[in-house]
Amino acid sequence: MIRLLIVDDHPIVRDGLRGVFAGDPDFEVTGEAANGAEAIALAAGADVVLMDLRMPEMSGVEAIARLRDTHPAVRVLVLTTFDTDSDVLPAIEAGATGYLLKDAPREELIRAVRAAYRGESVLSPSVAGRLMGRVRGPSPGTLSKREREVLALVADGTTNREVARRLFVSEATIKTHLLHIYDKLGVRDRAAAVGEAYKRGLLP
Amino acid sequence: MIRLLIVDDHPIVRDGLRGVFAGDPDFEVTGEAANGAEAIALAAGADVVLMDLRMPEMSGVEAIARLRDTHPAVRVLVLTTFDTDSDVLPAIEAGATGYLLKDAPREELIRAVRAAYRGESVLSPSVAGRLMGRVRGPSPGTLSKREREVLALVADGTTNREVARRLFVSEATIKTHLLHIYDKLGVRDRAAAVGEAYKRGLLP
DNA sequence: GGGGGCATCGACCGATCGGTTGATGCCGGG
DNA sequence: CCCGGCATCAACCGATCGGTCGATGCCCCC
Repeated sequence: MIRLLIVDDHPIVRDGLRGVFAGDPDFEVTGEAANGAEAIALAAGADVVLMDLRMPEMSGVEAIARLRDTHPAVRVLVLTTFDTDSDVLPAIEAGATGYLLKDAPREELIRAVRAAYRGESVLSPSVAGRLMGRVRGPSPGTLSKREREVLALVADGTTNREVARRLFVSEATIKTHLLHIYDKLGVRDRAAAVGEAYKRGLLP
Repeated sequence: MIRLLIVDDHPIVRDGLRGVFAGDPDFEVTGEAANGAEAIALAAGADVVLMDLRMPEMSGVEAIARLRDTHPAVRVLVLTTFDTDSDVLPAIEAGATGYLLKDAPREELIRAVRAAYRGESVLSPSVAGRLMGRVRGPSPGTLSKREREVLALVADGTTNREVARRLFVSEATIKTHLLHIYDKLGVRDRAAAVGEAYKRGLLP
């Protein structure tokens, strides 16, 4: 018997998930939560948590991180709509056992929960590809931490000079970072870099 | 008896929706579709179509527009996660009878479907606000059509000169548009305008 | 130990952008 | 009928950005 906690801010999605597992006697849905805070409060009685990421009040990523501390035995299976870098990577880092997209068929979801219960890692194909590329030499288009910092500030309208001041480096350094960013994103100016970054989900 | 067609690319959401209406004898779910093309094929036997917007193959907006022609009697109730300008407005223009967000509680959804069946317009509060603001003097932060065109090109890295060439106007005009855009978005340069536009959902 | 990625810095120059001012024409609502 | 918003264009200037060359130090992995 696998005890499940369903965490999603959409009642309809919660209904759908409940329905998927209701028919199977191996599963028992022990609770539902609409955000991260509720999830933590209800995590005690669960083996596996099905966790959405984008929620009001407390995000899924934060909830996962806290669950690592308060309920380390609970496996967290992320189930979300988005497969962008800025969603996937933080969730994995925070300690998710698996990462599925909501367009997964029901059977795959059930298999994934069983696997997560056993502590195995489950990843949607597109998410898996994203992680693979992350391991074997960061693929072209992957920005370094510093580069993301710079780009985020640029997206807010910060001039190079001001970015330099805020990051405690010289303006020349910022320009170098930007040139690298242009290279990686295949663009020619800062505005396009911001646009491309949003398209790729590199910026939240 | 209201005959329903459920259109959503996530099996789990379809399950949830089916579950909401399964208990009520007033409703009959006549079919499910995972994208716009399937929706059109199955629309014949339905009174109300519950339509997601972002789907593979054919988007919800396009499907709504085509349904207007092929099955004008069918009411379309948009049910989606997003309430940004670039989602809401095209859907309304295309001919949706209502627009609900997926975080709506079940009861509200049921009421909305009944209302849509009677031809009444149903809007989520946040969507309603968006439309109100659209009517009573475009609120600060609403870009004109031309301004959106310019900004979209800028977001792709197009220089002012090139934007001017593509839109068949002078470079001076583009600069003026951009200054207006900066004003409306409360920013000071093109990169920030692109970032702000994405944050507000003005760019897809 | 060397190569490669990352981060840092400097200097130079031309191109572009941002800001300003001023102006015209069109259209729709009060 | 006139005002306001939208779209168009022009000229100018200073500030910034983009591109290029070169350079150093660090750290990790092979």
